[in-house]
Amino acid sequence: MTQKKEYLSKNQKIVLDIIEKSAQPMKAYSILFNVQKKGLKAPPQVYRALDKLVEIGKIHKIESRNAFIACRNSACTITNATAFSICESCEDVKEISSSKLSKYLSNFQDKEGMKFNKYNLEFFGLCKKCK
Amino acid sequence: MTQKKEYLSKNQKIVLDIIEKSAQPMKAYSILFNVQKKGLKAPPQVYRALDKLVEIGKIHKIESRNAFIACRNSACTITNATAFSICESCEDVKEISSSKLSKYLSNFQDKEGMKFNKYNLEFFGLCKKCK
DNA sequence: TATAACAATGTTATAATATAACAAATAATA
DNA sequence: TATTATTTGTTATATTATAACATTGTTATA
Repeated sequence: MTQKKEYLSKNQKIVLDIIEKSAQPMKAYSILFNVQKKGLKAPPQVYRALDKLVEIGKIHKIESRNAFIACRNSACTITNATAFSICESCEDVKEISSSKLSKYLSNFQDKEGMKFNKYNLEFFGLCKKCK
Repeated sequence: MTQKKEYLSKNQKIVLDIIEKSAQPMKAYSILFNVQKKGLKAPPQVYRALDKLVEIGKIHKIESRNAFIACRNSACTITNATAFSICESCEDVKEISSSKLSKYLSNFQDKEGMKFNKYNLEFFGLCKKCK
């Protein structure tokens, strides 16, 4: 099921490596700059890798920041159910892995009784350091 | 507290009117195209109005779609705590107003005990029609 | 009513983010 | 091997968003 790193293509590995080495989300053009020494020259090469890595859950996109972060939560690799806390001052981003929260959201029903197993939640506030 | 429509500036009113008339989220350049007959000619005029309208809660940005939707939920006008359901097929977007959900999320604590009163949640799935 | 302070506007240019399209190379499978 | 699908490389361009600055309008109050 879960695609392992070994099965990634060359460019996908290069892009994932860069993102995994970063503690914080990386922007696409920053990734591009960083992988140019590895031979990736043009945006589509990076965006294609990003698309695939998001699809298989190895990374997530922080939508409000247009940035990409490595997934360190094996549980969400397949589900595409993600939650993050974002510090509005220092832009520190942490993935939240709370089975309680994910259960609550997966079971949430809207007014028409619809459920959603796919979601993205971004919390905003000030982190410990910035408070 | 809640800023009323009367107190909006000319451009802010024009942009809000367009968005309120649309059942679905509108993209910035689509708004720009629509307000050109009203004299707004350049992106900054639209983006400035959008920024302000988001700030005061009259509209929300659907981050995953880079689009803007009018707020029909007076409760979130100030809080900036938002939730949406998005149909991945027809792109229909609905704002979710569930006091249960908002209470749950406002009270949620991460591993360090942090709370967040500001958040954005986007649920993805297929709407009734598309299922 | 002057005038200061601030908010909003108009304008040009450009930055930042992302995709279309197509040819060539590589890998997987029958 | 022949076929199919995936990945890559490449150029060009589309889409989303902001910087910078001069001007105008609004508000508050001295």
